Amino acid sequence: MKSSKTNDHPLRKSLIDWYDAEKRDLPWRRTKDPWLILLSEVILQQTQVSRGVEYWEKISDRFPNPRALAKVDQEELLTLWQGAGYYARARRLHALAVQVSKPAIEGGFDGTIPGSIEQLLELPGIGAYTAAAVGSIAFDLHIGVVDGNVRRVASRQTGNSNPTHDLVSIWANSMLIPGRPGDSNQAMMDLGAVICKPKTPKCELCPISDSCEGKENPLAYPAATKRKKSIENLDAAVLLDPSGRPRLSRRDSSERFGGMWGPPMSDIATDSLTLVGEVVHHLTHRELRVKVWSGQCSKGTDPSTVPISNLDRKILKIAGVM
DNA sequence: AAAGCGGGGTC
DNA sequence: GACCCAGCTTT
Repeated sequence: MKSSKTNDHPLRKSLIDWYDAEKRDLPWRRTKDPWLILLSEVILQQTQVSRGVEYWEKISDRFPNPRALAKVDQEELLTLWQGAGYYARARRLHALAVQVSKPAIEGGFDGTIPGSIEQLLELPGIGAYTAAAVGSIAFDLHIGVVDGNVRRVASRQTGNSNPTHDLVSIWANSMLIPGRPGDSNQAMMDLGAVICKPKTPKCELCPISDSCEGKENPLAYPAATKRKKSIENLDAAVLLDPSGRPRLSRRDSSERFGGMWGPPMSDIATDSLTLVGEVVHHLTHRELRVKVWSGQCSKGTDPSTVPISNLDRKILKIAGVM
C-alpha cells in the first residue's frame, strides 16, 4: 500500500536525515526571501558553489531587492559580476529585475518574485531548473529539480547510464519529502556535490548506497557525453592607437562574446596602426589579457598573418578599459 | 538536437 | 589535457 508518509519511504528518509546532519552551511540557506534565493540560483548556474558564495554576498548586499537592481544601470551589476563568467546571466538578471519591478497592471509583479512555476518560467534567464529551485526552496512548491548533480545521482541510483530529462524529473519528484521540497532538492544536490561526485564518489559514506544500482561501477554513470571541443583559440588582433592605448570596442549583446570588450572589426582594415598581439585570455567584462608584440600592420592586412617571430613579446593586462 | 557562453577546480 | 560545475538561450 502506497503512502506519502516519510517513514514509508526509506530512501528519501535516509537522504533527508543525512542532509539534516551534514548539509553545507551556505549563506542563502539562512533566508527565505525569494529574491535572494533566485539570485543564488542564477549565480550558481554552471558555477561551483565555492565560487558563487562571494558573488552572492556582494551582489545581495548591493541589491537586496529587485527594485534596487532595476533602478540602476545594467553596468553596475556587470561590474560586480566580473570574473564570474557567463555574463549574459547578469544582463538577464537585470532585465528580470526591471520586469518584476513593474506594476502588476503593466505585467510586472510590483517588485516581488512571482510564486508559480509558470510565472517564473516567463522571466529572463529562468529555465526549468531555476524555476523549480526557486519554486521549491522559496515557495515550497512540490517539484523536483534536475541539475547536473541530480542527473548523476539518478543515473547511478537507477542504473540508467543515459536517463532522459523527464525520467530524472520523475525520479526527483519521487524523492521529495512531503512538506520539505526545498530541503529535499538541496539534499539531492548536496549529495551529488559532496558524496556522489563525478570522478571520486564516496559510496561508503552515501546514505542511499543500499538502493544504488551503479555503486559497483559508479564512473560508468552517466555515460560520457560527446567530447567537448578543445580550448578555443582566439586569434583576434589588438591594435594600439598612436598613444599606445589599446583600441577596443564593446560587442553588442547579440553578438558572440556579447557585451564584452574586444578589438573593433574596423581596425582590421585600418591603416597605420600598431599590431600589438593576440588575445590569449578569454575576454571578460572589462579586462583583457593579450600577448603583445610590437609591429606594424598596414591597411588591408590580416593581422593574424603578420610574422611575429622577431617581435618583442610581453603580456599586458588591461583593466577598466572604456 | 546542437552550439555558444567562461572562469576556475579537480583529477 | 579532459571533464565538470545548483543551465539558459538561440538556431
